Amino acid sequence: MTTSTMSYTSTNKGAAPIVSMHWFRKGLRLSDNPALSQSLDYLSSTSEKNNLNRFYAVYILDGDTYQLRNTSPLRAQFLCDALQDLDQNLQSLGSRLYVATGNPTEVLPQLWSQWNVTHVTCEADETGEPYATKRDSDVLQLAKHHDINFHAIPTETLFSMNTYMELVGNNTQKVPGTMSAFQSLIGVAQRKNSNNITLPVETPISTQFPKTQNHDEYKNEMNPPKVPTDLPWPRDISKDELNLIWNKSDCKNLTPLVKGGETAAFNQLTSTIGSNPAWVASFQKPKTSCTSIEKPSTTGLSPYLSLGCVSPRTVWYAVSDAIGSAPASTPKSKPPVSLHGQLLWREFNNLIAHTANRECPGSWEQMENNKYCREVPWSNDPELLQAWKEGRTGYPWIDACMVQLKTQGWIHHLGRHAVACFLTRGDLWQSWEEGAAHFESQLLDADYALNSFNWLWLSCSGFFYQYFRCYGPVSFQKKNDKSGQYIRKWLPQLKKLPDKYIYEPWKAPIAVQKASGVIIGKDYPKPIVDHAYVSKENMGKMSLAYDIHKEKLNAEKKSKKKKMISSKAAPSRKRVKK
DNA sequence: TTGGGAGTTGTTCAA
DNA sequence: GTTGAACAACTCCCA
Repeated sequence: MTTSTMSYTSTNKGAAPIVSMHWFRKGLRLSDNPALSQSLDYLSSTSEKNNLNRFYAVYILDGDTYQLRNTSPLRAQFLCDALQDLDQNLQSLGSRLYVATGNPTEVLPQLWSQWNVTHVTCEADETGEPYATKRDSDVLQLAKHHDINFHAIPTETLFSMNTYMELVGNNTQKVPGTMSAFQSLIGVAQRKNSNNITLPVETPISTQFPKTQNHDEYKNEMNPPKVPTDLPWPRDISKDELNLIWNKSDCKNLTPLVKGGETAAFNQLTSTIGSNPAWVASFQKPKTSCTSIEKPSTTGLSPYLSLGCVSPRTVWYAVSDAIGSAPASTPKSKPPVSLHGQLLWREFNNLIAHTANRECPGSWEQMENNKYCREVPWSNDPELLQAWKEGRTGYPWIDACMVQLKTQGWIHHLGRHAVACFLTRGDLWQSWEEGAAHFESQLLDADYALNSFNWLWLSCSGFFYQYFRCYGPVSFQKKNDKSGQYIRKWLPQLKKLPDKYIYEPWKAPIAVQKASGVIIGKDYPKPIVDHAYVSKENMGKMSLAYDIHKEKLNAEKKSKKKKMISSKAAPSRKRVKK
């Protein structure tokens, strides 16, 4: 679905008053929100200010969206914090956030009728995520049926997917498949756009909201149509409503990396990017540390970008400003490793997801029929998978990462590499689809486009193919954190082990185990696989899978050639027939 | 068409 | 502690 088709203009031109609704889905922010600004612009577009004009900001809790379908309690809480913050920020401008629950195709028409809505805006979902695509197409049809202006605007990437597709002549075969090729493409996009990424739009101010609108009018209604009146958030949501098991007590012993919301996002932006220009200017992602214990060595902005609590353009320009104010002597890093580079990766991943789903709807999250994914005969061992999820592999570095994931909803990028490689091609030989589903449920920064991309990369199913480069579950982190401080934090049962054994506790003599208060095989598991053995075996399997892939490609090429030859020959046969 | 170069983030061992 | 080569050799892009 292209964005140009995601709008409908009402046939009723003389309608007054204007009742404008902004439907928040992602993009949970007031700043740099072109769709929200558009919604407010409708109100001021009438020739004279109409006292009957109304504005409604709505979020629909829908258990089938990517944001909620598979969420951990931590991630659900992050979303609720973001909604609460959004409501508070709207209230400070004289408005409020209405939160409904249910399927938008049922909820929206009810609200449109109840409020006499004339205009609807939302951010466009451009990844082609199946549920969002179907939902938006259904809602568009409903808007047409109700003769309501509907406008979905791309707001969550630096450039819209349409912009990129136009640059490659709308030919999916020409979409760059590597980051360097993508960087060339974005160079073209920037040149076409006067060498710049569009500046963030201004945050709405209170005078843009209807002054006479009374938002309390629905609070005391006996039977409001699925609009909860018990804001502020968070509130308990019944399991039936959301089809997810979420109890606030589930979050009790968990300590999320960051708190949700636009306000928190800007605090994070200021405290990282805004406060250390030299660090920003010289940032190199692969050189950031995955051993830090107190706070991340990176910006910690990814959860906010994934829900749209801050816009990528806002981050882009904050980085630009910081680089501009860095001392001239600071060595400047460049994409793909720089902070701008990180935003470009995000952009690239969105374009790839968009392309995969264009070629085969819904293929982006799976191995089958995914344009970018090689077929690898992964095995299916629920016990190995479960041990990985629960941090019971017997490799402390891997298990510590998995415990941090569950506790904080976040791990450093290189930790993600280590556990993803371990689950797939490195050690356990389990499908990346399973790993991606688990990451989706646990990560505060779970993102539809980025999650699959990274799993394809790490499992050597796509984009990265050097399968003989394999992360060791011991060696990789040992060189960064010799004394295993990171492990001691997340696996306290191992914290008394001597440095010598912290990465390989099964090698500790029983006397050392007893002295350290941990018996391997009882208090902490023995390794579930022998890395040295399985990693070599798996490389052989990858090599075989690649050979089969090559054969398949050759066969496809041959049949394509044959078809071309026969189609060229066809007209002459016709002539013969005549 | 083809060959060389590049690819955000491997490991191990020797010098 | 640091650096570089060997390991065995991937694919994609572009000139």
